[in-house]
Amino acid sequence: MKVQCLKGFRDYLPEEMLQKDRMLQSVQQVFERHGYPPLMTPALEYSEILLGKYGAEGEMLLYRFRDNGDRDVALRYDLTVPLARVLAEHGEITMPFRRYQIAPVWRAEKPARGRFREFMQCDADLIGADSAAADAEMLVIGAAVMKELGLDGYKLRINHRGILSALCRLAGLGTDGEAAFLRLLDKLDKIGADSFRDQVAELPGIDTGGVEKVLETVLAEGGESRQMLQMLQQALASDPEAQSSIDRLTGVLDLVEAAGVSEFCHVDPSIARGLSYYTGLVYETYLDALPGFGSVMSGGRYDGLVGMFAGKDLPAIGISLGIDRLFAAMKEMDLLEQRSQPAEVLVVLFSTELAAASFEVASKLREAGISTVVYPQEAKLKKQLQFAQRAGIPYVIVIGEEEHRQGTVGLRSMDQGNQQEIPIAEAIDLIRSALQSDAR
RNA sequence: GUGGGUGUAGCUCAGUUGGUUAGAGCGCCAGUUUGUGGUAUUGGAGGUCGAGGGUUCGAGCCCCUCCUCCCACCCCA
Repeated sequence: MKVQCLKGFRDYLPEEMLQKDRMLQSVQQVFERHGYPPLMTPALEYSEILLGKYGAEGEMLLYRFRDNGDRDVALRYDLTVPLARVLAEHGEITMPFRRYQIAPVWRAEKPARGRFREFMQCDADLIGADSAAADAEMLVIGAAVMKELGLDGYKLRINHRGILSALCRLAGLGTDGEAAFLRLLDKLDKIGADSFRDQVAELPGIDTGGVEKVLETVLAEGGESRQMLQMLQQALASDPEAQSSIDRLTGVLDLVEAAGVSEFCHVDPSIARGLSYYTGLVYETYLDALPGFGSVMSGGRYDGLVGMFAGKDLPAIGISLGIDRLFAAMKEMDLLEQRSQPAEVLVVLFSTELAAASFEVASKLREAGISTVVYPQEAKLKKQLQFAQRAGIPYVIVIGEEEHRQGTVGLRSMDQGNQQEIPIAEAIDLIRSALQSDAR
């Protein structure tokens, strides 16, 4: 037997898990600060719930199988479709409805750098409102999450499906050529304009003059959001459907500006998004330092998705953060705090006879809210101190025969290397105030 | 999924044109110090050389298959 975990899956050892947990807590905090309560759904869904939502390519990536009761089931591919199912299944939910969900999803893709087959998504969604305010709220939350994580080198690239459709029409394409055209448009900055022209020319019904207009707009110098919208306005002036999309993006920009996060938001007409259920605003987030890592946070408006279950459409928009990818990115950028233990204090276990004294002191420390471990067996002091040092535990309480007789403890600071013999109550006060000033 | 690379101790890597018992640094364990960490010093454990076949008197090294990880394409969190 070869002992290893599945390709594309990974273990998080305690040190990493501690770091990832801190990130998750930040995300959760931001979501709740914006008024989003949590939701939990099962990992498995009936296959028919998930089928037909992600396009042909997405569907191939489902982990699908028959369970022991011969039900056709699949692991969830994202958190959005299960949310749509919940909304359709529970009629008692009232609108507008907000919720966040932090949970693993599974995609049978080929693993690569920053890409896993099992990964955590952190989603926030707002259902029941089709407005610039709802759209902008997502971007505001996204920016708040990044800020909470200590990241400011990133770009939220935003676009609108209506603009994409209009660009396709401009290029002379109907709905059938749309997917192929958008895929190329999405890759434009990678393949270059010439290659784009060559490949696009093979699409049936393509209008080369229109393609030039598209290129002219998309490749416009400056790239400032308002300017970009003006360019689009001119290029798509004769397309009434495009106008409402442009107006919407303008409204979103106004609100994002008011919220003070416009510096991160950039209108980018080449952002396409693969998932087939998006209908309005779409966005992806790229880290300036690691553009090749792919999008770390993205989402969009999906007004038709809930209707596929409920029978009537419900406007909806959401944002999804890939915490595992972001974790891997932050690790590469060396932005993660290192610490292998949550404990602040190690209480030495001097001898079997004095174990009770150690337990007594440890309980007092914990009651005072200080994370404490007792060394789990008899060992040389040297070894116990070495353990504390390696684990990054900043304080050690020594209780030997001397201390026990005198009713004191030895409080040792691992950083400073000094030790004082004082009563336990005093030690607790000292540790507590030292930890508080560290936290500041 | 396609193409290219890669795989030797827990980690980073040496290993000469195939030739006896496969090495280093770091880490780990233990002693020097039977009440005190980081330094120093001494010793020790740990590898079916990714897996399985083949060529050869002989394979870590050559050939085939599979697997892993990395890079590009594709797609995305």
